[in-house]
Amino acid sequence: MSNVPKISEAEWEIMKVIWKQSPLTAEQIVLRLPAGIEWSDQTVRTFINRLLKKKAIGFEKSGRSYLYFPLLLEKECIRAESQSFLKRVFNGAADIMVTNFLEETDLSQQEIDKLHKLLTEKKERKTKERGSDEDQIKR
Amino acid sequence: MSNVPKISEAEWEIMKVIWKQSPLTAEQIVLRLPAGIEWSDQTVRTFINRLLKKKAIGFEKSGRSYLYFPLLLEKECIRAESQSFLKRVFNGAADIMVTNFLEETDLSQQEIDKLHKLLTEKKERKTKERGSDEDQIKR
DNA sequence: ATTGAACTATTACGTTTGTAATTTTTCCTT
DNA sequence: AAGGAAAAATTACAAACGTAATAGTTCAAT
Repeated sequence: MSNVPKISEAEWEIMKVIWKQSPLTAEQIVLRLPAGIEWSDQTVRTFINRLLKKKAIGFEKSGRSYLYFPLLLEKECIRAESQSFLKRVFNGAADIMVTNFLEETDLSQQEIDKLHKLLTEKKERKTKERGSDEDQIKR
Repeated sequence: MSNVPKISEAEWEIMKVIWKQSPLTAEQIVLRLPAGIEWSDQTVRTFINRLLKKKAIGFEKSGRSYLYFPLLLEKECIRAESQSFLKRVFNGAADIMVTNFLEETDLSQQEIDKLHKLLTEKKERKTKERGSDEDQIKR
């Protein structure tokens, strides 16, 4: 399951706008693109059309224009993209990937704390759920 | 700095082989590709040539064939690819990305422990280094 | 009913990528 | 020296992508 089509880099920008809020007209999408992105209207409309073709978004008519909305969940797309990245770069090893990120990225005190707490919880949950069918490997 | 050229998905497979061990002949590269990848020799050689053109790898002659070796550090490529992924999917927010991964991925007890420890250390280091020029934000 | 602005749809075009086939070069063997 | 196998270099070609321009359609105002 989870038949997520390939979303290109440019298309991701459109999707992010639509996920944040929808439905939106093409014009509104153009306006909400982050500063720094300088695409012509036509370019944006091309990306919108490709996303329609991929069934990543849908639309409903409203006056002379269309209102676009997502057909894919952000979660699913993030998952797909993450898996692809993980596989390509880290051969699928999530722990190595996270380790690498933690080592390479300068996180703030608060961010570190939050992640630390999250892991503490995950640790406990895991310890609890480890009933009898799982032995741990030493070292 | 760090002018890392764009490495495509297929090219990444070649690079990973070469990073693991080098120098290698084209034939050896073909042999070392992970099972599951079924590319013809010619296809692999095409990718090798593209990597040469991108200056991602170099070669030295050896008899009738070439021995290829990396010109880019794995670290740098991983960093570039990670940044690109981070920006595209998470707008650059590394903490959200890591959080997401921790929530979505089922890590083993050991992996969790290791990450937890890593964060504990990072926490301490940060606490120590926070001398006077940094105030923390409450909440 | 007509027209024009605003939208959408279609077409364009160069580059990158996946996937090879074909051509050329080169050394090793006879 | 010649010939052939193997390697490299060049060429091929369709799909995806980035980036638009142009053509077609439609509602809204005259």
